[in-house]
Amino acid sequence: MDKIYKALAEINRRKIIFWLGRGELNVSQIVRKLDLSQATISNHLSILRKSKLVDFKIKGKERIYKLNLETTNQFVKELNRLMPTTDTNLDNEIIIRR
Amino acid sequence: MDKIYKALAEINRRKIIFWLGRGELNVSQIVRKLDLSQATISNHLSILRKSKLVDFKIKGKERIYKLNLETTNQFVKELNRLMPTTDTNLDNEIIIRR
DNA sequence: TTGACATATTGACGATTGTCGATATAATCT
DNA sequence: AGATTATATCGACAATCGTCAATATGTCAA
Repeated sequence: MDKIYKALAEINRRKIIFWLGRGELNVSQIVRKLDLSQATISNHLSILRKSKLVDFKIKGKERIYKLNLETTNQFVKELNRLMPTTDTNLDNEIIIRR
Repeated sequence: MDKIYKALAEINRRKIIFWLGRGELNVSQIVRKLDLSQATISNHLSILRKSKLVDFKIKGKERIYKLNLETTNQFVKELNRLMPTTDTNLDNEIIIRR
């Protein structure tokens, strides 16, 4: 979990997470979204990979990155274990089914 | 939000959050829970204060620290905005009202 | 096979971080 | 007032971090 917290501590890595949450992207596309050198993006991706927040699949010469939802799930749970909130239940009140 | 992510990136600050989630503590009590110098704990508390994750009230010469639940609430929401998970919706399905 | 493209790795740099001893501030007690 | 207790701040230091140009690796196309 430490690696995840640390990965999320940097704003550009959070931006990458944000964009990947909206769809898969290869490295060049990520470079174009943020305003950083290719080397820097590659470095951030390496840190995100080690944290297991992201995965990639190879397609020709591209590497297509995507969120690892298993990790984001675990992390959100871990966070709830770490810090109590008041409105977890309030949120649920709003949900109405049938 | 940046300050919150950064505050949570350090393990000893997360330990402080963890303990405060289980009850209010003054600084000396926190020093005893973690194995760090008083100066270091004070520094961590200063960072946690600036992130608004914690608050304190004064009681004589003590400062009694506690979680700021408004901030933890906001942060958990922000995190859900940042990173999709698979089971947020599944959780909600289980909640049935009327 | 040569050249162009996509990405990762390396090495260097300044900036930021975590830690602590020493000192400052402030409240309490005798 | 002076001593004691609780906490914060300062100054220093090594360690880690974010960035990039340069280079390496791997893939595809002509």
